Amino acid sequence: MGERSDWAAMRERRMAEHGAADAYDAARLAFELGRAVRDLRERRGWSQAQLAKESGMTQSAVARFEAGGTVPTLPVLERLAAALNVSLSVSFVPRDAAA
Amino acid sequence: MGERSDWAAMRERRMAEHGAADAYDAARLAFELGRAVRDLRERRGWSQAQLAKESGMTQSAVARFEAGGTVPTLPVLERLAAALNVSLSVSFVPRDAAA
DNA sequence: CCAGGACATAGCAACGATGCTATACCAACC
DNA sequence: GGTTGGTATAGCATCGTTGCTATGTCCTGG
Repeated sequence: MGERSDWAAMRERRMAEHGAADAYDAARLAFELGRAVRDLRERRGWSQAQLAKESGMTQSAVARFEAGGTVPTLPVLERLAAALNVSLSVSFVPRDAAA
Repeated sequence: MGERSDWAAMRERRMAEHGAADAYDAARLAFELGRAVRDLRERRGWSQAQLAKESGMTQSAVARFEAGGTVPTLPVLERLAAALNVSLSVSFVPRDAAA
């Protein structure tokens, strides 16, 4: 081996030095956003298929997202927000403030 | 043609039906987030290289991001937030509220 | 029991962001 | 002029999300 190169090693180093907290946080964010969307969707009495159509996705993509199966990208969040008629807010806030 | 298949066509259709607003919004978000990070960074008197090191990226990645050259992913935003000692807030807000 | 709707999963193609190195540009300073 | 530090750009490999179709599950209603 050795041809699998230093990629793995470099990732390891980053993980070690900066912690895996970011990956964890992203996963948690994904989960919470998924729940939020599911809430908004159900509050409207929409099915995944309907939301999918409104936001230009497929039912399977919505399901995957709501389950927190992937960390969503901003464009997707924008589309979902637009479909649900809410605004997407992304911002940095001082360390202790809530939202 | 025809072998370039329906991919392009499908994208076109989505664009037409749901508008290109999402892409535009994402780009704007990217731009604003870039500016926000640059502000926070300069406020601390850090160089791009320093921020890069703290957040486990390279100087070039930071530059690209600050320039709004790409729409950042949530994991990256989390890392930057952690490095800058702020919290990342991502949420859906009712259509008229500000933040 | 069977049909229908809603949600979950699998598997694959393609896109786009990231990570990286290297280099160019541009100042300030010696 | 030359050097140093900070920032921008280029080009490429790799990863992860998305888009899609198809299928599986479960539940409800006939």
